[in-house]
Amino acid sequence: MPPAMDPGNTPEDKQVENDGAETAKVKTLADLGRIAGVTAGTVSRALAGSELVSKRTRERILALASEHGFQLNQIASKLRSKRTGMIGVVIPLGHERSQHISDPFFMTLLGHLADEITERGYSIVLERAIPEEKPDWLDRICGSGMVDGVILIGQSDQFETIERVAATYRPLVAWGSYHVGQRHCAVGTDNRAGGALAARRLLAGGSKRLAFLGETTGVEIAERFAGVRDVAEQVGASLLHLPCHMSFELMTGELEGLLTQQGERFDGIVAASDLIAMTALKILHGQGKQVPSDVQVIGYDDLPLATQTMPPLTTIRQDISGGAREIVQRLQSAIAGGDIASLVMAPSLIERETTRRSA
Amino acid sequence: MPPAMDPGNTPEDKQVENDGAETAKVKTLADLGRIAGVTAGTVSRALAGSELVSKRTRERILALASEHGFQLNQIASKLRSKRTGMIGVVIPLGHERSQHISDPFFMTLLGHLADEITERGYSIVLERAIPEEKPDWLDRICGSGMVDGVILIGQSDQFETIERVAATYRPLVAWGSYHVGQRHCAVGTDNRAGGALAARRLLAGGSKRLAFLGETTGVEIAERFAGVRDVAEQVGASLLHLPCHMSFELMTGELEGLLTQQGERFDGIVAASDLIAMTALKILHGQGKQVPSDVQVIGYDDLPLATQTMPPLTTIRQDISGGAREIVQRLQSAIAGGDIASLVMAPSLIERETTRRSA
DNA sequence: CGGAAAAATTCAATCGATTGCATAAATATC
DNA sequence: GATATTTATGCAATCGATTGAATTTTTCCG
Repeated sequence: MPPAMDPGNTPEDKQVENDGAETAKVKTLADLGRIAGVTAGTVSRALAGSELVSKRTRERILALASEHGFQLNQIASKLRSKRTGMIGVVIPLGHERSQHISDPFFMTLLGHLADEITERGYSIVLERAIPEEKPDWLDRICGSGMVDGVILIGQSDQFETIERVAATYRPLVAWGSYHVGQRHCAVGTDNRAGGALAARRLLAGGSKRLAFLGETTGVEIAERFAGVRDVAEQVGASLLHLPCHMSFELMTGELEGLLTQQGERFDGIVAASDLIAMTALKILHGQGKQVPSDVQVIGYDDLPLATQTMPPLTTIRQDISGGAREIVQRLQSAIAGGDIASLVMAPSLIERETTRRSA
Repeated sequence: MPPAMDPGNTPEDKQVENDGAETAKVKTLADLGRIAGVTAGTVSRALAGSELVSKRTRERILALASEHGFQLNQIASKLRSKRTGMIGVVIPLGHERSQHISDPFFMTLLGHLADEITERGYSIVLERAIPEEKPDWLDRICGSGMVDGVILIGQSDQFETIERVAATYRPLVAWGSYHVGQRHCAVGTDNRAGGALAARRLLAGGSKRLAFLGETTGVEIAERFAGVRDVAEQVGASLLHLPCHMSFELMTGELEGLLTQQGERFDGIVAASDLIAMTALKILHGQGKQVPSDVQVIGYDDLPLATQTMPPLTTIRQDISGGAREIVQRLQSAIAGGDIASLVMAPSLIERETTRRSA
């Protein structure tokens, strides 16, 4: 019985076939072909827009497809065509289990990657890997057949593993450091140069005793520290290393302790991240120290929140969205079979108000 | 020619078979079966740990598998078994194209979801949907056959679409508002109650003229505003709505304008998010206004960064990790065929230092 | 040692879309 | 109007793992 007072044809009205029989949902190409009076092969070509099928049938099939809300089974499609259209994005939580996946730098990078990847018509398979628990984490992901390529958000302390896998698996790009001779493609900034940039700025602003805030277990942070050390040694300034975790929750308590105990031993801070810098600002403020007149502070990353600290944070900028674009570009060309080279971008100093005007 | 001075057997040395022939990589169950002298079927069962295959062969196959670094083709496996082991996590960017995927609240939720999902042995397919461009965004994801279930991080302005899809697609859970009678399962906090909580706290602290910061295009924010309005009307306090974008980059300029122009018309602020509150704090500070003595400020969400503002932010807490757990739990039971109910959690007030001690 | 029962393995169909090749239908050419 | 040519569609193998049923091998017991 047709509905008596149907208020117009809404798109939802499609469970009853016009021949009067209730039809099961059209799930496969064969189902759709049966309705259209052709075989699955033809339907497949029609949906792909192939010129091999006549315009008339193609349009008929397309109409039927949308009428029945037909959806191609992606799994079957991917199996046959051997192109998954998916890219694995992996966050290795190596040296710091506690480093939660929601680390703002990684998340910002992930956001930009997501934009780039989506715009190129790929999907994202997000993986959170804990190498300590599964040493074959990267092999699993690369060999699963699920993804056309893999992006690593950071190398953590897994340099060796990445090198090993990259020897045979090509479509792999990591955000992170580049070392001469390495096999895997890395896109990142020159962390040593960034550290040096920060140190020089502090010295130019009149600081004599530097402190570096953040643990150096990860390669990238270690290099930032090395950059600071290079400059400090060169000019004979003192340098204090105050290791703390990268995660918001853990660093606060640690830093409170460290900055109070060691408070007299520095007058210029390079923080391993903007987050650390922000926390340090807060603590220094609580101690009644003036920034930048008593202590200068420089952050690292230039996340959006660096503009919102009080005072606004001077920081070493990494071009995250540019980096994301380069990563995806390289990955795509590797997937296409090309050879890809690493990229080391130059960091830049963003001067705000936690450093003193230089002489 | 064998390497002359191989320094021990590294795990990489496995491209040469012991029968002397260079063997191609073992890619399929059949390949592995050939080596082990059994059929693909047996290998399949062996790898699955089935009791149907004898312990001896099972162990032999397992050994060969790890020796050759065999990886099951997940696509084929998923096609056959009709269980993908993947969960779609979708961020609908509806009412605010500019609302970047890296919104800290969503990212924090995503982080917790990722933890929960990974721990239950699922993978994550991350999708960034722009409903304005593709009205069938949700149908595509649900019907793709790629995922066993779908989680929506926020409902944006897509309530209707979600309801329509949820009518036939059951394993779907959204973070967001619940309205009596809705079909889809939502997990979220009571935003109206949260808004009311904030407003009452401001009034108790002595504010008489309230302002709400943030645009109300999304349901959830609209409800927070409604909660504030309820209370304001009840006690006859004035309420000013100052709409601004949710994204860090855009809100700053907008708020600077608004807070300067309308600065005399309020002495208590409810911000739609901690981010907005943080930005407001910064601007108020620049205007020389004291928080909380001149103006009280309450944020929303209780993100980790709320503890790091100056002064530390009083805010309405949403239990993000608890919410993530509930979402995944519900989704999993829906995947198993169960019926699931929505959950409205109570928000709570976290008192820090941007509100005055109440009388 | 023979035959039944139990255990281990093989066989073959299946999941659903894709695609080269074969065939049928429509159009062109003389 | 008959043949050559183009165009459209059907057919069937394929991607690789899974699984019920069939078959082979092993074990058990009188």
